[in-house]
Amino acid sequence: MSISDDSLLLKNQVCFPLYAASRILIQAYREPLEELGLTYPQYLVMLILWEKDGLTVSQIGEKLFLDSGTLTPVLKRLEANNFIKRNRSDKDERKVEIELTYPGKSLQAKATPIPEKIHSLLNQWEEGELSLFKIQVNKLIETLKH
Amino acid sequence: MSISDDSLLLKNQVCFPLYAASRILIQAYREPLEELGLTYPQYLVMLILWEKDGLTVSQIGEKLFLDSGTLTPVLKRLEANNFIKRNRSDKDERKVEIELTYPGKSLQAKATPIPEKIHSLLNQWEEGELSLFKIQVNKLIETLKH
DNA sequence: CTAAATTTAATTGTTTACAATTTAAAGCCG
DNA sequence: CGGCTTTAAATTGTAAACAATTAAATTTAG
Repeated sequence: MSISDDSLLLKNQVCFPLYAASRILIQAYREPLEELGLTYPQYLVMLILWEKDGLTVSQIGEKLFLDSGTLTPVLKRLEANNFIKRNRSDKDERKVEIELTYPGKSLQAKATPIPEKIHSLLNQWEEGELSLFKIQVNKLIETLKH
Repeated sequence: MSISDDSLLLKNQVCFPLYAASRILIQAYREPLEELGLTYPQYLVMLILWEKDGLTVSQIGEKLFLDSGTLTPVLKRLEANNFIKRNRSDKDERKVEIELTYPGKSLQAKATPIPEKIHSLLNQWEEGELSLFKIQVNKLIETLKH
């Protein structure tokens, strides 16, 4: 290197490994999700709605750190596939409430094996190591999100 | 939840926090990189070339876990901004070699403060904690990349 | 040597991300 | 009440990601 600073080396950064790891892991979801007719971001929206139905676009956005510019098209595709309905709120017409359809609710049962499949890819990891790692990643989000 | 399985909860997953953390951290690069006229993926390509110039598209792709479908447009934009040149190899005309231009090389000096800026966002992290975390993320990539 | 297989980039089409702007509704304040 | 600000979602435009296919050069087998 002409400039003597190792911090510009890819391997010494935090962000690149995170970026690569998240993409590679999302790839692992592709095949099982394809059987449900979902992409990974669509799956995340469904996870949230299975947990609590009827949230607004921005409530979903807060949980996923995504804005309406990203979510609106995702939600429209979920609606086109008949997994959700988008309804303007009666109380506040600025808000759009997202509700699961019957097929959307039914999909949850088909999704239950997925976390186990993904988890099995990490079988060389000790359980404690993995939980610690999750804690660290979540801590990183907390550090950065403001 | 109608189905009793906590593994479908967002907070219990590994992938979502990784995905969120990487996006939030990439956001932090946006402003400093904008001054250099680079996006984050473009910056990654430049980091690689600053380390070793003249690599082919697929050699860069191996390091970034990206294929030509993603890289070709990124490289074309870098070329349009006069940071790199794309040349068909003489020895093997299937290959395209990527070389830094003079402006591309000069950019490295302007990029040196960036890792420190990003690192300063993580000042609540102990140095040892951070290096351990990096090791873990890299280990995750090794676990998954095949 | 030559036809088939492989490799390398590029292309095509779909789906995110995300900044910036727009539109419309709701809240606020004199 | 009536303008002013704020909020919520959608829209617009740009740039990734990535699967699948294509095109061209190289390698391999017979």
